[in-house]
Amino acid sequence: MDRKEKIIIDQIINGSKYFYRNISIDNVIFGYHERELKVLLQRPGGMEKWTLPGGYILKTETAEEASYKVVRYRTKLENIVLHQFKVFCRPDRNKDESFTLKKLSEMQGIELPEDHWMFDNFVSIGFFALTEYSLVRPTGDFYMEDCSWWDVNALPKLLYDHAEIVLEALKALKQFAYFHPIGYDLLPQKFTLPEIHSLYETILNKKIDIRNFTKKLINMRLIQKLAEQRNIGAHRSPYLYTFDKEKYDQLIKEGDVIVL
Amino acid sequence: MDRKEKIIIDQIINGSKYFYRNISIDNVIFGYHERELKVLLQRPGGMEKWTLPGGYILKTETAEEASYKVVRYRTKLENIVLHQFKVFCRPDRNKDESFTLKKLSEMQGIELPEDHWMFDNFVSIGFFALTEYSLVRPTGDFYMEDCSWWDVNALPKLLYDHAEIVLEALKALKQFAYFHPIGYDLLPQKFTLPEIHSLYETILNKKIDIRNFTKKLINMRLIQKLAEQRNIGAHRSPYLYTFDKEKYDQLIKEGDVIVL
DNA sequence: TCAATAGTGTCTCTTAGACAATATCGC
DNA sequence: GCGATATTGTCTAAGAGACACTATTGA
Repeated sequence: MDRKEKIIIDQIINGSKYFYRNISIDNVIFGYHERELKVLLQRPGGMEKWTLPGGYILKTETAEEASYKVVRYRTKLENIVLHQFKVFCRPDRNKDESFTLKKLSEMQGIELPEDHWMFDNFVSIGFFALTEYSLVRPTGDFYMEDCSWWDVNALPKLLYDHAEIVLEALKALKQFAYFHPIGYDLLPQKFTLPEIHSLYETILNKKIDIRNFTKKLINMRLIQKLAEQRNIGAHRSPYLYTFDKEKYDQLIKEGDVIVL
Repeated sequence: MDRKEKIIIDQIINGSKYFYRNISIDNVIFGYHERELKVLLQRPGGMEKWTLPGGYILKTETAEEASYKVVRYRTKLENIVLHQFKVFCRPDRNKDESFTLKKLSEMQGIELPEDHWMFDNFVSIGFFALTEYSLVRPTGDFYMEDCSWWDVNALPKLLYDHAEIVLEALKALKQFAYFHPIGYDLLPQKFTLPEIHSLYETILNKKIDIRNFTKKLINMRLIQKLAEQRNIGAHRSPYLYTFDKEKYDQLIKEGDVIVL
């Protein structure tokens, strides 16, 4: 048993000393790839259902810090934009016959008391994060057998109410995208007009006229044309663009409306 | 000691059996009166600082239900619109030398254990509610000596981080008001154009041209002119208007933009 | 008669949104 | 050559926003 495993076992047994009782966090980590919005999911070894990367809050940290740690661990990214979007609090929201005290005991090979803290009901704080798909290499670890991206339109079976949490995160993201620029975190630093256009079409889930859309972004100085063209390309080389970060941050701060 | 008192004493002593540990709710109840945005605050007998009406969540209810109960009790209103707007979770966010275990013991005249559950740190879920000022008669009870409206721009000393919670609620309300109609819950059923105009000026905290503003509301069929005029009036009798509730609900649902 | 408030219309300018044909490249 | 994709401009209609004077009433 290595050090990492020891820490996890200790947390399972003694977690209620370190963490707030009955409070968890769940992170919906979004990525965008090939016209599909993706969510990062994980599956603990021995379990059938997938889960959102989540965790508990140490009594010495804020909810944001707790969320940040989890997202950083799973994505290996450093600069992460997090948004608290909703609290999930329903009696029995995390009763699930596929994950029980007995199951956990078996999985970890340890005896756990009947009233183990992990099987209380939890109030979970939902965060969503926007990440650049290509920078994330999802990998499992000894505890999480699998960790991978899933198309939001074709999710596997999820534990507890995690499917609902993803749905609510999608709603919150859509709402957010209507009024704030979002591409900076989801796209590579250099991108083409068709790329950012289809990103918005995907998230807002509707057709947008590409001429009007790109005209608007350029007119408002949110994005800038670069001299470069994409060297590799199946067809005509498209021009590359970047965000004007100053303008971008200003819009984020002022909460101006971007697209309808 | 009457029944109500008994219940409260029981909850103070045994609350951790009924409630989620370390989780509370705080409600920012807004009202509007004479061009001022008001917040309903309460002050427990024997305490100097004021607090937001809040409470704890029974393990058998949702956070919304818990919030609803508190707001209903304090306002005596039945149809309340609640919005979860933010979670407050910072170590020591509710340490306050003006409210300690010793103080509570004195106030209630009972012995409380050192590790009493109410003096753990709490993660608080913030809700805001919109209510019609004139329908609310704030009254204290045996536990809350005072309960009254306060202008958001002139708040008394508040316990814990409640001042911050009010500020965040104001931000959330402002954000909300930009994109959704709000007057239905805050204004009397019949109101004048200057009234709804100044409501928006107050909440958005900026000057709005009344001609353009009312033209817009009427054009979009959000409000309708009534035949009546206000009978009592310091000056010329203004016409009364009401919301077209159908249109109003439609806008709420679709999340369309109302005012910039 | 004076002060306070209610009420009302026009013009301009910006921009959302509709709309389609051409050029380039890989195969 | 053909298929796929990138790129580009004009027009219209709607609406945001600027702007000020008159009528009425109570004191």
